[in-house]
Amino acid sequence: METDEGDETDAGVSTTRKTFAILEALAETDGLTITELTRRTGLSKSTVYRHLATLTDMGYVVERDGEHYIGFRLLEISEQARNRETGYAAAKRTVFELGQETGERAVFTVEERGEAVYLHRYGSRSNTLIGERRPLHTLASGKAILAEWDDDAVARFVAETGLEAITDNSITDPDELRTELEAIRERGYAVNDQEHMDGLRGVAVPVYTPDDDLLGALGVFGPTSRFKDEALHEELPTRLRDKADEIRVTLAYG
Amino acid sequence: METDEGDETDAGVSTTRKTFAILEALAETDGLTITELTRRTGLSKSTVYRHLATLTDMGYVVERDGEHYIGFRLLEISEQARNRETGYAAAKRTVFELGQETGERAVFTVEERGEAVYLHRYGSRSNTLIGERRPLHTLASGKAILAEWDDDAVARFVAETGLEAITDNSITDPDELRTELEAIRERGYAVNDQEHMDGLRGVAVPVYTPDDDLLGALGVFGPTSRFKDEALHEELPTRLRDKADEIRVTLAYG
DNA sequence: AATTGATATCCCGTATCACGAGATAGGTAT
DNA sequence: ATACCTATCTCGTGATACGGGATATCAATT
Repeated sequence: METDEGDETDAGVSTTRKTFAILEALAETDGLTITELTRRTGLSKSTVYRHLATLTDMGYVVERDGEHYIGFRLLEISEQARNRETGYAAAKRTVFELGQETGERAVFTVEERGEAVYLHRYGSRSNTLIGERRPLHTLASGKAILAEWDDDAVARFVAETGLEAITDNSITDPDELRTELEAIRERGYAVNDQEHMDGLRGVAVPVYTPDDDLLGALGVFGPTSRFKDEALHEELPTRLRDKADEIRVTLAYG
Repeated sequence: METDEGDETDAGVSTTRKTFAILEALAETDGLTITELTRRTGLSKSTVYRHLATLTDMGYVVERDGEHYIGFRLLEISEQARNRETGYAAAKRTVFELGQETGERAVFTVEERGEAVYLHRYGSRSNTLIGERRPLHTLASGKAILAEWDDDAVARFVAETGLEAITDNSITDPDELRTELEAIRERGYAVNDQEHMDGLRGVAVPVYTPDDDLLGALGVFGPTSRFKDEALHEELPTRLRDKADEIRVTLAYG
């Protein structure tokens, strides 16, 4: 009876869902009032009030002049996730160095639940990127990760998530994805040519632990004008591989 | 009737508290099994099971081989808190530079609910520090923040939180704290002489926004052997003030 | 001053729903 | 074959989270 899929919409603890609905609304727009939160969540006024009171009491929400904000205590929990494997922490410095040295934006990406998650970033004026999720098949780092999977796993990914087109260049055909991943395995690095955003190219390589487990992917991206020819296919891939090796060495010998 | 203090222990939504009890247990020790979680939280097995199912469904917890981990999705929410004010993001790079240039550990600290919270750090082998909370009066950065408050606010802080002694050098006397804060206001920087940990000294300065609001405190710390004489009272304070000004300028002119 | 409108806070009866005990199933070691 | 771990599911019951509405508070408007 494992084929009972269908309505897994709202199983479980509904109160917990309400709590996170409020937290997510606060994350989206900071400094909301209670009535504004009732509007956005669709919950009743008193429900929002009680949940906020609880969250505030626990320190996960702070209130100032009637406006509510996500409290820093949530950082305490989520940072544990980010530092789960020491490798994730080791990648932090590497991303910074990579950004400094190349003058481009750099990221360290991992996969979770079939999506790419940014764990570290350098550059990008955009306010945040950390923790944000993107479709694996539209990023250089995402494709670098997919290339590490076996065919079954990739097929499952395609079946479950699909290949959404974000730009005209996004890969949407499963066969095309397969040949692309094969090419990535061949040359050891992945390239993203405006598959996630027009005018933006990227390069990425997989990062391994000393035990040869996949840790994540290290990548840089920037405007097409600077990402072409030798830079795109020689200089950056080489530099990325060096940095990926550095992480592995750091993990092995502290 | 605002003097009804006393049993504000477990008001509010108890289910939410259970949810976070589980999340906190997972944050403390990664990769716990359900039965292990029941032991640590004191909740019943089926309760833990249902909560975990809900959290996993929402993506806040991930499960691998029967072991449960905090999911990266929580980062998505808490990073919003960290980047609430653009100043917090601006401080990130400054902390890194400060650490590189001085070769010491550097932190950016803010106050929330009467405690010091680390928002950025450089150095420190210790696995994480981000989001962790410390008593204000035992840190250089904490005292730098306290020195910005008026006497009433400080008195309220002392009354509510007390002045716990963490080391022999910790300030425990309210009068001593007052004179210390006055001295900090005079010279513009705060010094911590083994008030938080034996063998550790620190220096910190307040960081202001272009509107002269207090953003947080910027500090460095390290072994007493390197933190003395001119370094402690000339070189580092000057450098810190420069960096704090840089943040302010960045905020004003992008 | 008086009125309006927006907010947060509180109360309470009701129905929901989260709860724990126990039963089942699946796996591993003895 | 037995014992002993796990995770998962079911179910009846009682706690409790729920929303409607009443009240309080404050600011702006008249």
